[in-house]
Amino acid sequence: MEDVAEVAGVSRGTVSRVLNGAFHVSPESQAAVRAAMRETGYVVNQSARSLVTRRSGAVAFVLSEPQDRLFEDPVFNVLLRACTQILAEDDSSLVLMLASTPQERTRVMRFVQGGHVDGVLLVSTHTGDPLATELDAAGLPVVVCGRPPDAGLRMPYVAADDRGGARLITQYLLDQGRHRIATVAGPDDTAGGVERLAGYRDVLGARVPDRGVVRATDFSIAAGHAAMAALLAGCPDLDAVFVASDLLAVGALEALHAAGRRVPDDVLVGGFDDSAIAPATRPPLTTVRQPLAQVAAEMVEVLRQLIDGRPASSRVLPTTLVRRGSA
Amino acid sequence: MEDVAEVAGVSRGTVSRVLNGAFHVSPESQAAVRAAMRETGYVVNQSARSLVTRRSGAVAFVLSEPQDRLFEDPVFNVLLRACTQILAEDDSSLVLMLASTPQERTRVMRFVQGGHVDGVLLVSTHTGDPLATELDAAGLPVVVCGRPPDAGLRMPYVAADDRGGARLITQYLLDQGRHRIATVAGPDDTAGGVERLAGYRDVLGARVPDRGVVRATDFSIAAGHAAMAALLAGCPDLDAVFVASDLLAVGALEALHAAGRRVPDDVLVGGFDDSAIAPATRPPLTTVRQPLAQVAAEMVEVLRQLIDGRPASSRVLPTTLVRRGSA
DNA sequence: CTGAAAGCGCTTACAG
DNA sequence: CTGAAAGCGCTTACAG
Repeated sequence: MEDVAEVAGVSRGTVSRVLNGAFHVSPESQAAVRAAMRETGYVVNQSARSLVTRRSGAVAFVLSEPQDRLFEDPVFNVLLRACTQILAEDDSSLVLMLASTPQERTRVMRFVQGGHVDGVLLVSTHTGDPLATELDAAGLPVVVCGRPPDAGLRMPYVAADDRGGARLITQYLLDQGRHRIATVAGPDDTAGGVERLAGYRDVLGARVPDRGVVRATDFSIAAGHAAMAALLAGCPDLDAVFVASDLLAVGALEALHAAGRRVPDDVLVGGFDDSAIAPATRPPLTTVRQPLAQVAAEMVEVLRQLIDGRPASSRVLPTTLVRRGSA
Repeated sequence: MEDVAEVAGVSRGTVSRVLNGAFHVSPESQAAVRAAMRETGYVVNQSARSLVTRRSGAVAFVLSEPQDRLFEDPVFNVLLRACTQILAEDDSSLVLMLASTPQERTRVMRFVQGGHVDGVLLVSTHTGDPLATELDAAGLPVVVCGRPPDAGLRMPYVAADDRGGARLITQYLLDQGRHRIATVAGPDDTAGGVERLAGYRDVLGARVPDRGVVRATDFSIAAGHAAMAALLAGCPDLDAVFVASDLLAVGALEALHAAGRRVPDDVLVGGFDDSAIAPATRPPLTTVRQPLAQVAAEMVEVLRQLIDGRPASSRVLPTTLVRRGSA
């Protein structure tokens, strides 16, 4: 910066001003500084800048998940990619952190409190997540993806309308003339598990078949397979299933195939997410679309508001039905 | 730090010394400083530290990919997760960056040269990647995942033995008594495309069936479907296929099913990667396992050597055959 | 072993 | 509009 100032024939203060919006700088000085920056190949030293501004220009993307199975979920990946991209447009960067163990959690807290990042994008799907509580208690800028794992947390969230989406697809199955509509629900300590099951019940009410609800142990293919097998055992005359995620649905389709049930002829199958595998299952999966790119964009926007000390509130984004071959 | 020094009754210099290894510090001072740190809840300011040490304690994980389809590939995710975890153990962090467009590439270069990170873990699968060239020319600490996209680059790489793995599975298909073994190869501007096809040819030589090689346009499910369909059209009497990636194999299985070919009875199918979907395909996929956790660990190790100015060389890790139902 | 001091590269009131 | 100067929080030779 010293060099740039010298080449441009101005003071370091002026160079700094050009760097930071160029207010109160004459056009001539500006031009001179910009030319000098090009000539010298100047790059700001972010550490020095952060030291005085107390802003890092970075955001942590924290995956708080006991099983880091979530990493295999396309939904998570789409979200991660979208956040990285959107942040980059604002010239800020994304630091990826895992927080499955107590040690990792401690590390995240120290990292965030140490000012390495200006805020946190938290992907925390389970209730009782200690990290969410700690972060909230510390009063740091945090926005959660999905409905907050616990009521009572102050931090805002951005979520797709899980419940509404579940209603949409359950109603659709009903409209196809099916009467024994079962469901493979997600774990009951997750927003996806609770909300989507609630939407299913909203529509079916007393028409939920006996033994027509089975909970998967997590959102994996294997869990979907096991849950579907249990459903077939307890409720053999089902003619449709709403499965709470696409990955679970992949497993459910396997189980149905193994049991000799044809999809969609014998059983209609509806998923949730509209992830990358949905069009590639056999048959292609009818599912509910989560607007993930938009979720990512709004998470970043809300976090920015928090960081700037502006008021910020939670947002719920609409989901839509995507028809394919399975229902 | 000022406070810690005061509480401990020592100078800031001494506090700094215990922070950095505690050499030349008496046990008493050390104890006092540690107690004071706990009491005051001290957290180092990384910016201030970086400003003087010129080390950021962070590493960039850069995904240099024209189509960012790679994000949907489980292989990439496993690698990303593993790198994050390993880096965290050393208390350094991972900054995720995308570099598909020229603007993004410029941003990565500025970021790295601006000292935001100490080095780069580069996932660059295509030849002619301008970022790899730029990074290499800048002489920055970089290690590439997979064989380097271009010969002539100086930076070291860590790769699974693609060619050896392809040999392994092709030989296996041969050992099952099949004689018309075709292949869905990856794009010819990727290491996976070139090396795996070479391994296949190593084993088959003149026994490669006529029209028995079709290249997929990329490593996606859809491309696998299309390539397999083309293969069936050109080489209808094939009785086995080596497909260059699991994701491609998912598409290939679809195409075979659509064409009424039974797997494994009519056609044996072998994949590559042993990713999360491999056990969940119908039938479960016999494939080649890449030791991704190890790849990640060695990438980080090599990068560390580079950062510390120690000599570092490339590494190729062995692959193994995983038998399941498809072959 | 330890303190005093310089310096890392920036930003930002404060004068002018 | 612009310069001089203080200060951000640390590390590291340099003396002692």
